[in-house]
Amino acid sequence: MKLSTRFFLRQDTLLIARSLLGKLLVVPDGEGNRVSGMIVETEAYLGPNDRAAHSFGGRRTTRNEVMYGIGGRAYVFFVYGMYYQFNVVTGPVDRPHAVLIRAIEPVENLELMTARRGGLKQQALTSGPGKLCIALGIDRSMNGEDLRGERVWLEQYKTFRESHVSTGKRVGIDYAQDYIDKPWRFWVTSNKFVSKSR
DNA sequence: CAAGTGATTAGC
DNA sequence: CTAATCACTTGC
Repeated sequence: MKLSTRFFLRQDTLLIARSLLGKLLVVPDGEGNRVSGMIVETEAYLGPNDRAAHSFGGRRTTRNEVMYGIGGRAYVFFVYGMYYQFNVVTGPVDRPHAVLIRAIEPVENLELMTARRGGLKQQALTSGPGKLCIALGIDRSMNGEDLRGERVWLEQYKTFRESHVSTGKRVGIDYAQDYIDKPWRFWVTSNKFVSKSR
């Protein structure tokens, strides 16, 4: 069953980032087959007050516009000339927070994911934000997509106790000054699909 | 470890 | 208009 809109409207984006661990991210292919993976790593981006966020200081551009919309939609952006990143927008209108999905563990339709990733070994399939978008077929056409729709959504799958969850600093935000060390990254402890820190 | 890649942004 | 940047990945 798809996650309710209420889930994405909780006040605390950090709590949402934490509770997304164990949820299933589902992106059907064009032919009615489910392709999915369990979320094992996330990062919270806390809007205007977070120097690492695209919406820092109230920055509002064509790219990050959906961050300013209602929670429960996809924020997909393109970076480094090659990769897409999939985020979930949280909170009410005009509170531009989002949670980046950094890694998933493949669950349904491994064959298709492997083919899309060029036949790499299993562990490399979805262990990073750009990799999982390739494996799931996520691109810019899903930016702004409602997560209650038919193109991409989240489902309850597993629950992890606090003792199985780790937190630490976010990856690839060296420009974020005093926000570099905020422990706003969450992952399933010792899960082998969690991305490598750089 | 460094190149690759091009959309996006800020600054003029 | 132009130049710099970038919430990354891969292959050397």
